[in-house]
Order: sequence, then C-alpha cells, then structure tokens
Amino acid sequence: MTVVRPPTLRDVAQRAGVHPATASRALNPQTRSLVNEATASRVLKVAESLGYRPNPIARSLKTARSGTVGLVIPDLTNPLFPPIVRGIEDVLGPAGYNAWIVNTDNDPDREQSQVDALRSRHVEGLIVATARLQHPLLERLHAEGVRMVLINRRLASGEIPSVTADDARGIATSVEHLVSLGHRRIAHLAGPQNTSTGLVRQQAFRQAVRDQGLPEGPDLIAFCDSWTEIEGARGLRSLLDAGSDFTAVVAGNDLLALGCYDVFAERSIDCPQDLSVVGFNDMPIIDKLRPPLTSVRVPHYEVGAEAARMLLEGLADPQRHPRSVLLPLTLAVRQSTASPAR
Amino acid sequence: MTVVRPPTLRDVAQRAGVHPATASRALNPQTRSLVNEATASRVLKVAESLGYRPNPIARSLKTARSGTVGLVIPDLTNPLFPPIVRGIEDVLGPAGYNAWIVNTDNDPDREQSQVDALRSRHVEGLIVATARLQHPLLERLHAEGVRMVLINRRLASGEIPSVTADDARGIATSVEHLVSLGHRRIAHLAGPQNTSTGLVRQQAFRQAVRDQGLPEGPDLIAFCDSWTEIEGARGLRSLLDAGSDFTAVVAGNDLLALGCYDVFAERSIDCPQDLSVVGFNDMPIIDKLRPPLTSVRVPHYEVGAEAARMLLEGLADPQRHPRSVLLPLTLAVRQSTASPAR
DNA sequence: ATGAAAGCGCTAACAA
DNA sequence: TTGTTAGCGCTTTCAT
Repeated sequence: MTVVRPPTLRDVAQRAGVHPATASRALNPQTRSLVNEATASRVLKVAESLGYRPNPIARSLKTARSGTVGLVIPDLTNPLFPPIVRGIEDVLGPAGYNAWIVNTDNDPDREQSQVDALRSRHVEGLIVATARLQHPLLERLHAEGVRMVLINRRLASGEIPSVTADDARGIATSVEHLVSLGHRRIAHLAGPQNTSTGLVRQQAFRQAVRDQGLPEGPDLIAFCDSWTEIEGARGLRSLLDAGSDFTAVVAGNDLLALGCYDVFAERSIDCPQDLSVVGFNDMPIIDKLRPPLTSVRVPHYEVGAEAARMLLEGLADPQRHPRSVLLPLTLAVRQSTASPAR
Repeated sequence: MTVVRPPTLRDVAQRAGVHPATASRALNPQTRSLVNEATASRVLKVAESLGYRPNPIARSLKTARSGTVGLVIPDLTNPLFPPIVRGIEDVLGPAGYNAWIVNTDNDPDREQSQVDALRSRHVEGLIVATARLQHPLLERLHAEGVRMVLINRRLASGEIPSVTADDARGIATSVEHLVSLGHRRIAHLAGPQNTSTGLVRQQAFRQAVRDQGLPEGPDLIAFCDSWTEIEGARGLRSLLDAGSDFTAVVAGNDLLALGCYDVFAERSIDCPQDLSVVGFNDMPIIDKLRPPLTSVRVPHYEVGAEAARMLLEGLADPQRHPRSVLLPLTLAVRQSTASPAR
C-alpha cells in the first residue's frame, strides 16, 4: 500500500520541466516577476493540478522566520480578550502570520514558563496583555531585543510600545456624564494600583473630580486588590459602611461594577434611584443586566488589530522607532445611571 | 556589531567536544539512554550554559510532524468557546502540541479557506466545532484521512469521532425540573434543525413531554433559524402571538433564552411569575441576568480537554478505533424558573 | 557508545 | 531568465 506523500516543490518542478529554484520563484508572488511569464503560469498550473502546498516548515527553516507571534493574556475566558484576539488574528492572517495564545492566569511563574515556551517555538514577536507597572520579565525581554507590543496596560518606564485605550478620557467622560445628570458626590472603586489601568483610572478620577469642582476625599475612594466581582462588592460595602455620602459610583471596570450589583441585592439598594453606577470596558452581555450597565466602551477589536499592525511593522523594519497608541473611547449610556433622587 | 545568533546543536556539540549526533541523542529524553551518562550530563550542562533551545522548525522538518493541530470554531467571541479552548490547550501543551485557532463565522466559504490555511500549515489534526448534520467538507476531509474530532456537534453519518454533551438528557432534566415545579404546558424554542444540537434537543423535548404525559403540539414549538438572541425573541413572540397557552419555555440554548428577556421587557411579562425560562449551556455571566437564568450546565472545559485527548490518541496510534464520547451534564437552577402563578 | 553521512523541503547567492 | 550549489538545524540510519 502506497502512502500518498504530499507533493513537494521538486515534484512540481519535475512535472513542469524546470529546476526547483525556478518553480520556487514562480510560486512565490514576491519573486514571480523574475521568471518568464509562460514558464510561471505552467508551473502554477502544475502546482494546482498536483494540489501542491508549500511546506511552511521548510520555508521557515530556510528563511529563519517562523511566521508566528506569541499572544500572552491572563485568561481567554475573560470576555475582554476574545474580541482582541479576533482583531489580532484578522490582521496577522492576511500577512501570513499566526498567533500562539498562552494564558498566564496572572501567575508570574506560569507567565515565565509560557513565555519560555513561546520563545522555544521561535515566535518572532510578542503581544502582551499582562503587564504590571513594574515587570522585570518584560523589561528583560525588551533588553534582550525581543519585539513586543503591550496592550491595555503599560510599563512604568514606558519604553515598550503599547496600544491602550485613553483611560483618563474615559473616566473623565464618565464623571462628566454623572455631573450632567446632577450628581455631586461621586465615589470611585479603584482597581489594583500595580496595574497601569488601575493607577491611571484612579488618578484620572481624582483629576476629573477636581476639574468639575466636586467634593473629594479618601472616603470617596475604595481600593480593590484585584479586578474581580468579589473585590468590587467588598469595595462598595466598605464605602457604605464608612457612612460616606455619595449618589454615584465610577467603577474601575465592569467586574468591579458587577460586584456592586451583588451589594444592591444584598442591601435592597435601588439602582439607579438610590445609586448610579458606571462600569469600564462594556463587556458583552453587560447590557443584559438589570438595570443595564452604563459603561465606557473600549474598542477591543481595534486594540488587537492595531497592536498586530504595530508588531508587524516592527518586524518588517526593526529600525522603526517604537510608538505607543492611545485609542479613543465612548460612553455607552444605559439605565444604571440616572439623576439622583435627592 | 555582532548579532547574537542563537546557539545551535552544533555549538553545543562543539563546546562539549562531541559530535552533533551525540549531542542530539543526549538532549532528547527519548534517546538519552543511548549515550554515556557522563557525556550526556556534560552535553546537558553546556546546553544549559549556552541557553540552547532546540529549533522546533528544524525538528519538524526532519520528523515530518508539525506539533500543531487546528481548532475550527465559529466565533471565539461566543462565550461558549473560551473554556473549550482552555481545556484543549491545557491538554495539548504538556504533550508538546499547540493549537491554531481559526474562526469561520459560520460561513462555509470562510470555513473552507480557513481549513485550507490550516492544512497548509501542516497541522496534524483538527478539532472542529462547526459541524452541521450534512457537511460535505468534513466528510471529504475524513475520506482523505484527515484526523479529526468533532466537538458539541456531530454529523448525521456519525463516522467521525466526537465529544458532545448528553443533550437529550439535559433537555429531559429541564422538563422534569419544570414539571416538579408544577408546570404542565411547556413550550420549546428549537434551534436550527440542520445542526445536531438543534435537532437532538428538539426531539428530546418532544420525547420528554411525551414521557411526562404533558400536552404537546405544534403550537408549543417555535423554530429559530439561528442560535441568536434575535431569533429567540422572534420565536417567543410567534408563540405568544399565536395565542398558545404555556407557563414555561425550554430554550434551545442560552442565546435563544436571552432573546426571551428582550420580549419580557417589551411586553411587560414577569419572569418567572408569568413565564419560566430554562436555557442551555450555562454561559458565563448568565447568572447575572435579572432574573438569573436557570440553565443546563455543559462541562465545556472538559469537552475541550477530552477532545484534545482523543485527537492525541488518534495521532499517536492511527490504528486506534475511533470512538465518540457523551459527557454528562447538570442543571443550574436559578430564579428564572418558579412555580406557575396559575 | 560515538561518529559519519545523508537528507527533510525550501530559498538565495551566484553563475551562466 | 534559468540553473547550480549550498545550506537552514535537526534526526536517523549505518558504520565503527
């Protein structure tokens, strides 16, 4: 029994009566112009009829380019990431690249081993969504010359190119929205301060409050240790238990806002009658909550697409000066925000 | 300026004073026993000190194994899939394999081109979540000997190994749950009948209704053309507009159930007071709806993990007889189901 | 137990 | 415009 070995370039060349090198040139759009038009089309035809598929492994070995990039995210099951991944793949695919996705679960050890695995796979670059403000691993990779683009987060040093949403503007817009509804005392659920998003949003909140001439103070900010529902609930409870007086909450992200809903149920708080809430990220299905959550919409797909574009540019032209991109965002206004009752 | 070329096997061999072949044997756990223990550990040490990483591209070219499998899904942003993907990757990773993910958007042309892309990448097998009952592409691939495992869905012919949840049991459990609450007239929102899930669940619903001695009839089943919120809403509206009398709805999946929520809001229907609803899949965040949705919980992570295991087994031993696996599921009871008011 | 030699499939100097 | 030649980094007979 003969196992059908997939046709190779030699097979095509032989059948077309040319040298393998000629066949190679004819088959590669980049070099097709170097070959006689008639010869080229003959080669193409033979390749077609044989069902020839170039072997990317062999090509990679020769060209020392793997055609792959690594994508490092905390957890694919966080609904934030799938749209980003699609944005990335929709840009990489047509460029002949593919992405290896690894999940770190926010565990530095796992992150290290996953990045090792990617490097063993000889990825040409990295798109990283797990940055913390201080991040020795990423700094080291950068120093080693590994091509990277950060998404959503940035490093304190700011030397690595990044694609992030304009978080400060998003928070300011949220505060302005609440003020326009008549709110004066607004609280903030701040995310982890060792992440750029957590820090930037918290600082932006204070700035916005100051800009609007609203009352401020430590009793109007609760710090959450992680971006989770549990922590969001804990944060809101601590504000309420401290007896702080406020009519609206700007949550650091949607998960923290989700935690607020648990507290509403638990303490019979009417949202938005008693308390308005604004989230951040506009996660899918968040509009299905009762009441639907007003949230800052981040163009996740575009974040991914832009990051992929930047990485490809960097790979194509290593001299190119790295840049960082801030994407604009909008506020999706829903029923979780309304004028205060008092 | 010297560009630092990553060390190759030759470099390691040279430094260790052995032939590359010996170094290769020493470095590969499979063949380490063929080499003198002292020599082996010397090679290992040199490799370590040089930061040597075997080049998987070169290895693949030699061994004709790419170490990759393709994962074909409709859309990663459907929250159903991320847990499946994680299950798959958690099994493939330790086995030295990785998955290429492609999205088809349920477009047959796109599916064809994406599968072509995967085959060009020389994936060793496929995990496919996009099966329809009649699926020429998949039948053709199977006939060509492409290793595959289907997940969630199956083909009518049933020849391709699959990992699916026990849908019929899930639907029966839903119906039994509603009956135990006192419901007698139960309607069904059926999914697309050209998918195994849509068909099986619809048939299971009719069987369960019969088994329970409940009233049945065409006015208690609405057919939806796609697994979307829009279609779910349309389905429920058509049942209501037809004047059918029912106190509970078994939706073909969570998205169809989500559509029901839109109709509740639109027609001031009180759920679960006026109407109970059960979903299928227990998507994340579905417990955050108001009211939280009762849904059949499918072990998505396990589906992915099991599919990956089956595929690896098939790759390791092509003779192995293909099998299909049915995973058990449970009902997550929440506030969208209650005893009927009348 | 180790070395020699060949080759996986492709591309890129270079030569003609 | 095409062919020659060499080699990417590794594994695997085969020989020693």
